[in-house]
Formats: sequence, structure tokens, C-alpha cells
Amino acid sequence: MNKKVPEGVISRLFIYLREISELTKMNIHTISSAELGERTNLSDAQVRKDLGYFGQFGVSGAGYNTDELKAALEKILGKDSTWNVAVVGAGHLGSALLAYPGLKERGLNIVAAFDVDARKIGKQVKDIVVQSIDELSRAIPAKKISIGIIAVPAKEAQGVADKLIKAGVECILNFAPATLIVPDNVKVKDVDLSRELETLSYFLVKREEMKK
Amino acid sequence: MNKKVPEGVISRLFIYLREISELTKMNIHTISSAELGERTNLSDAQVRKDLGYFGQFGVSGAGYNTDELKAALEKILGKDSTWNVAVVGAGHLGSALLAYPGLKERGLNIVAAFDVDARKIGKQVKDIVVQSIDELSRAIPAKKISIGIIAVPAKEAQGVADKLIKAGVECILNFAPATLIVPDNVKVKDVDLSRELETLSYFLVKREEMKK
DNA sequence: CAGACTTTGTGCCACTTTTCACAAAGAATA
DNA sequence: TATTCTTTGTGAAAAGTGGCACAAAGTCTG
Repeated sequence: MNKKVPEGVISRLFIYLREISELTKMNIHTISSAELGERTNLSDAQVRKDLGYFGQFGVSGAGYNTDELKAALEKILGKDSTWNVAVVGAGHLGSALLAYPGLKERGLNIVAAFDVDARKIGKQVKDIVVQSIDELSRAIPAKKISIGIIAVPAKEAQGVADKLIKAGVECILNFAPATLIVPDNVKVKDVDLSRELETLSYFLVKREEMKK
Repeated sequence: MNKKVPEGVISRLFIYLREISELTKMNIHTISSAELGERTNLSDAQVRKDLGYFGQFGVSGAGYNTDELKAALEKILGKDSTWNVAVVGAGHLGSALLAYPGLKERGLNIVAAFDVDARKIGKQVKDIVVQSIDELSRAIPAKKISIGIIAVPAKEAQGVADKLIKAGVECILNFAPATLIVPDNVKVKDVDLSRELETLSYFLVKREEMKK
């Protein structure tokens, strides 16, 4: 059963879970792959195939029981476990993350925040007090933090990544527009907001060209 | 020359441009595909193939002239044109975007912000004053806004998207964890921060399982 | 309970994207 | 200038991903 599961599948599984959770709240207890696909802008075949990586959850002729599917997805995706997260960089973006309630709901607890800027150290957002980055190497193992979020300017990103990894972090979500070089056993996910927008703008450029 | 260019290629072209810009600043005027690949965590072949979609920019035996490649990439990616952007939702994330300096540098001008919450209307971030969402349909065409950013709770996202599209927006960057249904001629890009983190956490779950 | 209908699970095919590998082009050297 | 070395550009092979289509399994109806 251990065929390699593409990362896109995992991402979509979270989308299905989100949708199914809505359905159970609305007291809907059955859904077909076609309906679920419609609600998520995906094809029915894709829905079935994605689920197929992990087992058989449906009933021929009837579809999926939402309660069972919800439970199954939560188990697959590890929603019963929680993880401790640190945010490095307490600027606008870092603060927005600290204040975002959606994460705790999903088992992702931000338990520490760091910054170099003396003016930001000591600042409190919700129940987190921003610490000096010098305390990072002690705090990460002490608080059993396994995910680090980098929300600092591009120039500092690699240095912060190195510190986080040395302190024992296993995954990094990188908001800095910079390419991080990390060891193989560390997982990095880049989220580059300006690049997303730039890619959209390229679409507009292309469209303008077409008009001519 | 009009073979279809995969979207991933465009995204990487922005990465190359970012890197090349650094190099020119450092007075480095030549780079090989191998080096550029190393700096961006991509293979040399990928670099060459991506560039190959748009022409021939290198010199056999020598590599690429960074100044020329920079100019070429800027032209390809439409960095000479600028676009007007609106942010809907002036919560933490929306405000962070309003304050983010990186966008203007890249030709993306946030020229308006909207919110439903009376307490946020009138709030000023940099030189933008948050307006009532009721003014959206007038402001979008008046300010020639072609990109909309949705930074509102999931429940309101579809409604906001409909308003934006009706007002004439052509692209949407959606931060809300919701699936948007839009017409074919509108381009949507989803950025779901909690899903990114959840995907990372799945990686940790998997790793835990492996240990057993 | 028989037959019609619905929907799953999945093998197979088509398409997309990446990697390989090498001839051709130019640089460097002596 | 001839020879060697480096690096590009690009067809062709490989890998990855999504969609089709249909047998099998179950539901529903009269």
C-alpha cells in the first residue's frame, strides 16, 4: 500500500476535508464524488483517485458517508496530532500569523516568536511575547518546536533558516523571496506573495499582447 | 514561436530574475546554467529548457551574460508595465499586504482597500485609506484596477469574488480557505496559508510513522 | 426479487513536465 | 591556428499526473 503519494493529493485531501466538514455541519450525510468534485472545482475522477491512494471509503451506487469520510481523512492527515510552531520575524506578516486563529484550530500551535529588532522584542500578540532571536536555539528544543515560519526580509532568510535547522526544526514555511539551501532531511515550503502576484500580472501582460 | 508555456516555467523565470538581479548588483556578469540552477535549487537542464521557451540567451562555452539575461527576462515577464491592485479585507493579513513594500517595486500598486467593518473603514495604512466595500463597484473601474486580493473570512470570499468580477477585475489572488467559482476568463490563484502548514505537518506525521 | 439505475474503484491511455544526453558553438590555451 | 575544454540548446526518453471508461458492486423501484 506504500506507493508514493504525490504532494498535490495531500493538498487536495485537505480541501475535501474542509468541504466535508461543512457538509456534516449542515447535516448532510452522503455525497458522491461528482458532487464533491463540483464543490471543489475538481473532476469526479480526481476525487476518487485521490481517495483511492488511501483505501476504499465509498459505497457503489450511493457515494460516501460524510461522517466516515471525515473521520478517515482526519486520520490520514494526522489531524489528531498537534505541532508546535515558531514564527521568526514579527513585522506585519509575522504579526498577522500570530493573530490568525485558524492555525490553532488545525492543530498548529504557535508557541514562540522571534525578532532581531529591539523595538519588537517584548511585544505581545495574543498570548505570545516576541523574544530576541538570540534565544531561538534554546527555545526551539525547550518548547519542542518542529515547524519554523520565516517572515523576515530576504537577506536574513538563509541565516534564520540555518539557525532554525541547527536548533532542530524539521520543516520550514518560508515567506521570504529567497531560495533557501537546506539539508535533505529538512522540508521547505516557499510561499512568495509577490511572486504569486507577479505570475498573475504576467497573465495580464499576455492577455494585453493577445489583444493586439 | 507560440508553443504553450507551462505556468511553472513563468514562476521559475521570476526566480531566475531575482537571482540574476542579485548577481548584477554584485558585479557578476556571467553565469552558467549549472550555477544558476545551484543557486535556485533547480537542475541545469531545467534552467536551460525554461529559457529555451523564449529564445536563445546564452553563449556556448561561456554561459549567460547576467545584464543581458536580466533585460531579457524583464521584457518577457512584462516588468515594464505596472498594474493596479485592490485589497479586500483590512484585517491583519490585508494590512500586512498594504504595508508590504516589495509589491510596488515589482510594478504592483495597491491603490485601494475595502472592508465591511465600520471600525476599519477610514483606517489608513501607508497612503491607502480603507473604504467601505459598497464603494468597490465604483472604485474598481475608476482606478483601473485589474487585480483583486481577497483577504476576508472564507464565508465572505465568494461574495467578494462576485463583486470584484462584476466590477471588472481580471485576476484574483485568494487568501481565503474557500473554493471560488468564477467564469473562465477570470484567473484565480489560491494561497491558503493554513493548508501550506497543514501539508508540512502531514510530512511530520508521515515521518513519525516511519520511525515506528 | 428481478431489472433498471447509480456510483465506486481502477486499469489504461493521453498529456504534461522533467531529465538525459549529445552535437554544435564558442572560449581558452599554447 | 589547431586542439582541448566548457557550456549551450534541444531532440528523445522517462517520469509524473490527470482523465476516460467500464466492470463490479451496491441501491432503488415496482
